[in-house]
Amino acid sequence: MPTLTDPVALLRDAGLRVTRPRLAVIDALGRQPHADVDSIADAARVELGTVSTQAIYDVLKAFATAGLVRRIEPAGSPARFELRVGDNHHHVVCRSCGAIADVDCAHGSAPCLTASNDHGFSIDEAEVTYWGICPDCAATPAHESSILIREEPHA
Amino acid sequence: MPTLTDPVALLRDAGLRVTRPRLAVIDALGRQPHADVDSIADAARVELGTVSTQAIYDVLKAFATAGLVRRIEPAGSPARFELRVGDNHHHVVCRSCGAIADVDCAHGSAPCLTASNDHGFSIDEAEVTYWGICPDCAATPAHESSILIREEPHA
DNA sequence: ATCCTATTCTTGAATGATTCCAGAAAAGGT
DNA sequence: ACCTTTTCTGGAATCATTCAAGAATAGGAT
Repeated sequence: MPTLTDPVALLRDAGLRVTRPRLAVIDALGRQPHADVDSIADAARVELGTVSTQAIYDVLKAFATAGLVRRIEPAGSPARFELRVGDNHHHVVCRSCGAIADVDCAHGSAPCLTASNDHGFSIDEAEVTYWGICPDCAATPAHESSILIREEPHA
Repeated sequence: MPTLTDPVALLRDAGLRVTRPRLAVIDALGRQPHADVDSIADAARVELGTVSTQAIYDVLKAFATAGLVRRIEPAGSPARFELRVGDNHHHVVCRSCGAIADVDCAHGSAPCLTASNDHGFSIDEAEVTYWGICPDCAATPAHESSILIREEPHA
């Protein structure tokens, strides 16, 4: 049976046409949250045989515009996408391998939006990115799979 | 202008050689916080006549590694750099023009590092990005059609 | 069900930010 | 000053993303 929400209904409700690439992207995101474009394209190709990378970009852009997906761009990583949307959650990013996990807002929604001094900006979102090392990388003795190197002064 | 710390001493203390491009970059960052590489290069060229863009990249990388500057990468913008370092402050970014302003951590340093569920990650930094519209853009009469244009961030 | 038109997908090339490379120049300790 | 190490230059490469123009397709209307 359909996953969480019926993908077809999801698309129709958003006023988007139902196409195989789009369904494949939804499916890919369902099983791989925080995937980047390449991963999504790979997953889609398993399902569809072939899809152009541009089709994936187009689909993701359409989804993002329609509010179906959220695009996140941790420094040093290509853009990632996720289906969880509109629930004010945040992310932990591994400095070593780039892995991402969800973090619910610990303080509720309001405090997250409170800046000490907004400099006159009208703020509509507070995005929190936690940086650290994921369990896998912490457990790995050698650093063989360190693709992502990001120097940052330790706070 | 009497800079907070003597630039030459700043470099020496960091174990870095004192070169004209480096001093120019420090100067540029001093008067234009959150500048991107292009802006820094432009400012440096005013001072030095000519400098290669790569020299600027190298200088910034050396500074970042030495902990002299912090590199920030708001989604959709090229990397920005700032001299303020090690004081756990955050940023407001204008969705319209990309302007960036500093925001001191309202909760002190500890709560900022607290994630509701760290998924086993060992977290060493919490980076908060507030998104909104800067006063200038808010004041600008209806510019709905204006696409995101790369503009000089107003200091 | 078939046709029509807007929308989407394909291929291929362009762009922008950043990095890599090898040689030339310069900094600074001895 | 000399010499070694480090930095700077100019050019090309790389990666993610976007643009462009034609071909294919979805889905409402006939």
